[in-house]
Amino acid sequence: MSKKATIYDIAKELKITAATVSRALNNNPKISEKTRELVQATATKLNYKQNKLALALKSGKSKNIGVVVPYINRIFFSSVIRGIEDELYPKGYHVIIAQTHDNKEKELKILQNLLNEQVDGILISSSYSNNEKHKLDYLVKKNTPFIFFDRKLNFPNISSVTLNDYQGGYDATKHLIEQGCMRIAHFLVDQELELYKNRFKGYKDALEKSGLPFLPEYVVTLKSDIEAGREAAKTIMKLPLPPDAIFSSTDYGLLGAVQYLNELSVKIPDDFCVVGFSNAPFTQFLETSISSVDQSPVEMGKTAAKVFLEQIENEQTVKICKNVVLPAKLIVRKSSGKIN
Amino acid sequence: MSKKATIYDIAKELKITAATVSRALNNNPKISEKTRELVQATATKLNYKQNKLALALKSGKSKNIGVVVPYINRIFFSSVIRGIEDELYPKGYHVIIAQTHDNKEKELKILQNLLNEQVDGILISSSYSNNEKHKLDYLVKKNTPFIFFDRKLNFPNISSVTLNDYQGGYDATKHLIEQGCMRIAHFLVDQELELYKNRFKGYKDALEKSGLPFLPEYVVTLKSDIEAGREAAKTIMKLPLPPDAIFSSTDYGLLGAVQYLNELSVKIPDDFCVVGFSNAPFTQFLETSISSVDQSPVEMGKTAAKVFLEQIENEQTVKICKNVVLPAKLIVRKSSGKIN
DNA sequence: TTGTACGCGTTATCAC
DNA sequence: GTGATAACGCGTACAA
Repeated sequence: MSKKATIYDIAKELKITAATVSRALNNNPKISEKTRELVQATATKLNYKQNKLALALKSGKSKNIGVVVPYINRIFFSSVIRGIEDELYPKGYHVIIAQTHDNKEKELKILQNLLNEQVDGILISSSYSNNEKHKLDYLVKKNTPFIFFDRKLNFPNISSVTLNDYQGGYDATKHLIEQGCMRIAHFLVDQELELYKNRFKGYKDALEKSGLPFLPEYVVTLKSDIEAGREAAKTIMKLPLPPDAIFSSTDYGLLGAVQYLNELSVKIPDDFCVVGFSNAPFTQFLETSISSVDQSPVEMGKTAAKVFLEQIENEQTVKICKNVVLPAKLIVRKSSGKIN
Repeated sequence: MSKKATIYDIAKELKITAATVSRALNNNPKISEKTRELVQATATKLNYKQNKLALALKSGKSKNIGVVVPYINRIFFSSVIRGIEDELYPKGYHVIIAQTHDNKEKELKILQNLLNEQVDGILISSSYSNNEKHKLDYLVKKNTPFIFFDRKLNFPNISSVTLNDYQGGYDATKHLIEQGCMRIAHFLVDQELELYKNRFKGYKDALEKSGLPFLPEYVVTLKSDIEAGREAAKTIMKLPLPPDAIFSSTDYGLLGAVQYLNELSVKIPDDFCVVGFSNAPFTQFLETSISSVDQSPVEMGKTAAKVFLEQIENEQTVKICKNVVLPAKLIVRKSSGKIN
């Protein structure tokens, strides 16, 4: 296979200058119709394709954006990326993805690498908590736009797109109360992360508003997996006065709990109601489908992409910063459907 | 924020040449220890970072590879990408992803774009069938390595990593026969695509080998979703002699069928056995967990990445081409577990 | 050991 | 309208 054709090749062919070729190709008005056609003809003839790398070096815009997530094969993140790609591809951007594996040092390296790659922006769901966000300080202050999604860090003047986790927690708990549940337990995942704290807060506020007592022994902190959920359920069901419902910040943890409750022959939803968070695909496929709070991940991705575009388009004029909060949507299914 | 520092900036600072700086930074042996240290010191002082774009233009290697899939948020594809990224990131490559939405023209455009971006390789699960693969002919013949995964197109001298779909279909069917099933239906997805044909072939051969008749009315072609599966089940259960098992090429279609069978109060696995394909996450979470053929997607991604690396490393010497076929793994669960 | 000069492929700014 | 030249940031043959 021969080398790729450049504008010089087509210039030589036509005995004109590369500059002229460039102008013709870019539909510069100051060019004769004749040469334009001639150039375009030979361009297709030689199968010329613009080298985006050279353009990027020249213009300082790579038309690449970096997307950084813990693991790309978690359905939530892959759906966000889907939204980002859907939105950005038509605008000529390419999406570079990188996984942190929830490792903070790796995240740091990835960010540096992406910046060296001259990405035009970075969309990230960070592994850092707000306590240690200062380690990213010098990166965020560079010229490249940062947009945080889902897992946000509070930097002044930095945009973010997050879910209204507080409202999600509140709605879920309120719904359980409306179903007649009086002793609602909560599965909490990571006290460090803002979004889990907010769901927890929503839970507490909903209890308070309804005059139900908040009982610390009804709150279990656990990892987001089935086994941990099973153990957590075991713990709360051993209490002198076991709960009659769970609002869980993790669908997987909740699944483990449901499995354990089934073994105890506890009837869901008749004697026990549960609501999860994330709306993982499996929740709707179970015989006793599980209510859960949907995070609209694709929408979140699209929104993050739009915020990025706004920011990049207004670069010269004003530095804009937006903090979008998307609504959480409670999806009621059989697991909490006493009334219907 | 100030502009990014270049080697010129640090050269000026030290009153030496950019060339010397470059050499010092790249640990060129022909450089005095003193200047090396000096350069490195001022480099960190000025917060210098190599501009990968310039390097890419210079070297002709962008250290980016393109990964092309139908939809990135399908668990199979996101898992493959996870494998690819895990393998390639440590080698200094970045992964650019693009979604075809199963649209062939879009796929074509994406490939051209990626090539213009000067990616060092393309890993793709194509939307094209072998009948129309000639439309990609001129792309594949370029210098950039192509590697097909899962959905393969048969080009001479082009590498691929695929699943042994035939074996998967064979094993699944054989397993059902061993469970005592005598009238095994098959859910076929897309007759055009090689991989579905292969699963179908495995099904037929397993029947034949066991002396069971192949009955065309037991084969239903359907889309890969729940509703279609439900309809397909309706169709086969209306037959004069309904089947007593299904081997489905799609887990989602099978789920629809299982739901319908539940409504008919058909007992699974006692009176009816089912095996799916893909090992979708939900299959293991159902009360009656569903047997399915696992495709080891992460492994497939890693393998594809390795094949790419081999190819790129031996570029100068011999053009190597590998066609790796990964084993399909039948996972037996309750839905076909009569015997245990 | 270091400096000089050039090229990677484009586009932009001058001239003419 | 078109040509000549410089510049983006880097690495490297060649010369010194």
